[in-house]
Amino acid sequence: MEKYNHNKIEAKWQKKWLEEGLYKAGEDKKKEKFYILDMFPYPSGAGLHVGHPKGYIATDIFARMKTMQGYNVLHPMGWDAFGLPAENFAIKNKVHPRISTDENIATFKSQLRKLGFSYDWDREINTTDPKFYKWTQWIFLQLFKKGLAYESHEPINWCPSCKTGLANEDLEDGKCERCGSEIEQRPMRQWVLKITDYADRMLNDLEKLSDWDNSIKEMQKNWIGRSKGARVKFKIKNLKGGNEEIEVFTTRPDTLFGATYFVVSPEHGLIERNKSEIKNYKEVREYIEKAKKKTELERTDLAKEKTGVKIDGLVAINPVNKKEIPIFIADYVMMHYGTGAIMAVPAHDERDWEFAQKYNLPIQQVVTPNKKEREETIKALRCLKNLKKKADDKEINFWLLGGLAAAFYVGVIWRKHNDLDLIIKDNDKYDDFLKIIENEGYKKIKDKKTEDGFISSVYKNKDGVEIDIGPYLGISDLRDKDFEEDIKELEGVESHVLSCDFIKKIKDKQAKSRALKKDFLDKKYLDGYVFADNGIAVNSGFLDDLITFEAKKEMIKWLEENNLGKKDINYKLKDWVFSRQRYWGEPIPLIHCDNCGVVAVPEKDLPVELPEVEHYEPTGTGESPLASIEDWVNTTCPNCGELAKRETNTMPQWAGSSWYYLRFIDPSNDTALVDKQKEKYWSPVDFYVGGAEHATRHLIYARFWHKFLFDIGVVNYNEPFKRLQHVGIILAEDGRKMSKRWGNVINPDDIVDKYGADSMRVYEMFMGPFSQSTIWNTNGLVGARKFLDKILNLSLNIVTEKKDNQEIVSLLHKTIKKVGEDIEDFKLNTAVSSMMILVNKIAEQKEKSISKANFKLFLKILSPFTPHLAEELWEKLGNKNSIFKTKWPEYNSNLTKDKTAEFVVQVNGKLRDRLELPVEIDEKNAKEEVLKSEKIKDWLKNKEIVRFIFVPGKLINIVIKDA
RNA sequence: GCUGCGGUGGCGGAACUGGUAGACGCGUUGGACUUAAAAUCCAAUUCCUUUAAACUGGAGUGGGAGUUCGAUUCUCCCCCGCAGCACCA
Repeated sequence: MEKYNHNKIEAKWQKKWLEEGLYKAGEDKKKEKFYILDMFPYPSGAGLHVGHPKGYIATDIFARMKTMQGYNVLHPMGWDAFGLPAENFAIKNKVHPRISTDENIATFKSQLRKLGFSYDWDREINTTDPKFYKWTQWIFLQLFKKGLAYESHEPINWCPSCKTGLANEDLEDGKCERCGSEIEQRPMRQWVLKITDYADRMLNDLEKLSDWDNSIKEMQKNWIGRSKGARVKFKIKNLKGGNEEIEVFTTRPDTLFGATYFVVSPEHGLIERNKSEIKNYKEVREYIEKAKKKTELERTDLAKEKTGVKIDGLVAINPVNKKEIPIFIADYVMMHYGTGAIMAVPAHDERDWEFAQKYNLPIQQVVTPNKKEREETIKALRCLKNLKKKADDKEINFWLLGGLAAAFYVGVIWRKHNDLDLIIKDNDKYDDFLKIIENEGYKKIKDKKTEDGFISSVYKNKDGVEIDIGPYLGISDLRDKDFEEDIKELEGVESHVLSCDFIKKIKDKQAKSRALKKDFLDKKYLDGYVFADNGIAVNSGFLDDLITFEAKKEMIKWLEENNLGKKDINYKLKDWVFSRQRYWGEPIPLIHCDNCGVVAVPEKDLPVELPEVEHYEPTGTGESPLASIEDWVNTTCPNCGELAKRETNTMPQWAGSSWYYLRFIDPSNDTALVDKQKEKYWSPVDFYVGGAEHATRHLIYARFWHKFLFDIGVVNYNEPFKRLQHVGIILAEDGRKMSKRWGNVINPDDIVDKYGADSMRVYEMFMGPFSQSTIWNTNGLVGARKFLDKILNLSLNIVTEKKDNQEIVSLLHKTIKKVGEDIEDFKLNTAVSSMMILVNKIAEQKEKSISKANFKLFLKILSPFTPHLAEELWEKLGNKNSIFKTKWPEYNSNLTKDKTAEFVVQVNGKLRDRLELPVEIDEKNAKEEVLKSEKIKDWLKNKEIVRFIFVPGKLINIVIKDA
């Protein structure tokens, strides 16, 4: 028997593919394109471990299948090579980062080559290549010209160990993501990109990205963190009667009447401006100093007791009732969210409440969940009858809007294909309504989740007509930020007052619902404790008796009319701090001129190349090492020609990766970032695969830049990545992340050497669901190898002229179908398993062989997984051309259908027998057959058959009872 | 705390729109081959009951309820794990 010499086979084909240029992407416009992309790696000095290629293997399989299916596939690879590790290595070893980076790239590339990937290496890019970063700088200049890059001196995150400023996205738990040092806040000159201008669009467009992993979309949503609310101006009065105005942001303008004190964060400018008027300035100053020393982590520790100092000598005026309220300085208010100042409403905010308890401040309740008020406002609630046609299905909706004071309960009932002539006048008739439905012959068949996530019940009558009944908006919905839109939908519909108590209904239905327990049944909320949810306004002048949602609207209206505030949206997302005080990054292409201010480097002078330096060490002064290179820094102003200085800050590592995918389309273009026609053909990326750790960094930044490039007409589509799939990491055998630190790294080179690249490819795909993290197990890898051995053995038994067993042929075609579908869905583990089943079945046969024609079909579906082995066996069968130039097989749908099937026979739902029957058998014949079964006869002795359930092609269930 | 995802044999995991739970792989046990071991091949492998063996029966997808002829799948409550965010006003 010939031995499977993977080393020989793999080297042979890798060489051949390269020589033949098999994987060059063409510009054949007649073919449909497919752009499949991996997140390009940072070529670290450690090289790859076995976890890294997982995603690359998967995209390679996908790309190979797409190519065979006739697509023009773009599947490139490159290097995200700017960054701190190379620079730190340079500092330590006095080697230019260029050199170590190039070495690392060479290592990475050879490691990837060994795995047999189908990358088009002619399109390789490297973010540190001046020809590449020329265009990174170019994009920055466009941002600058559009006013989206601005200079700021605000305090920012500063890493004392890396000696550079950092963006919010570069922090992890308040620490530097790279080195783990505690972050300080440090005011310094910096360049900032106005990403917040795009926040709304980035948030809204997430909904269009239907082929993105949900988890990543959620993370981005949270990161952008939009909250709707209002800005409110508070007058600040000092002892001398002097005035100034400070704005606060609040999501609860309806609680303004309950604002009993005012808080500014320690960094707020108010203190210094009124220094002389503050009687206890010394005490205040001490507090500020203390707060400064605290790390971000200490300050945001939730378990910590709140502290603060009252500012003696200043008071704020609550604009709505003109009351004077005390001002505090407290570090539970953060300078970086909202305006750095808040109105404190202790009755309805847990933090304010805690603080008020400690410092004995007045607590004024202005929202109530109480039953009494609730009943009063019930008057305001409407019961709506809405006949709304849904275009698609002729559905008719009945809206029931009733409610609790603090919650609406809306029932939506619709009926398909038939007009339902019921008018619900009052919603205490809800039970009656259900009775009507039941009297009409409807029976509840199941509960289901609506698109909005609520539960509705499906009722069905004898004719198969289905109606859905259920809460459309549940209790929690008043808290929903988008409630407004839902209400709008209901407006303009005939309504009338109702007089029901829905609590009982809901108690019955959702007795244990957490929302109810917390908001309405829990006594503590009824006794004036913190009630942070929505309810009814009380003690609030013109807002009294309004529900929160309406009260907010009214208050905003009032604020705007009196010029005391306005509707506002606040984002958690902050502008992108874009400058780094380090060497190994793209120089920011700006010039500082005494006469003209900040001037852009003319585009014809790009790229501004990184100069050679002797010392890479960061200076720590807020200037990068570039600042000391005089003949580089000193230049002339392109505007006035006078002497001027270059900007010495460099860009963050995320700059190049924010647009690199566009460059693959046209990697060597000197005159444009990307050729318009080519961009139009290839863009957007159809499928993007990479780690979830990039959800709130790279993927946010890239979407921002892409939208900007769309706005200035460089790209034709407003989202960069159509489908996104995240790859689950591979953990070491000890369950930890693979890392030098733990000494548990497995090098793919060793695995490839010992078991072969194909084995590794199959194993990594077989391990488990692609997006899930799994633990590496070398034994499992042996299993994959055995599978390949079996295939090789099988190939030795090929019979040219042979009529294969019908069963095998049918299974083969089922497998072709499944493998194709699974690859498309990225269910690569089950694709592998289905091929294993096929191979096992063939080997189980007496003759252990298969015809040449059918084996060829199998090789084709196998080939994306094990390109080397497949190509070798393909050649052995006498084929001259590469298997990857052949067409992906089509399955014969007649062959995937079985003629007979094993029917499961149940009695009262319990499995009692199995019968081989024709698939197409009808209920009557099936019943006859089943009743012949001895086993079943036994079970039916002395019983009466109540029901006979028949599922075509699958199952028979006999429901019996005692006769 | 909030948001999202998940919980199935000894392990990784499979199961279409509710219809045979445990596919496939690993591990383990027994057997074949061998002087022996490795490799390979064959068989068994959820648990309990029963048995010489088998048949048979019962339980079983984190726990508890519910809907259904039938639930890993749908609904509600609870528990646990993972990930992200977090004094977000």
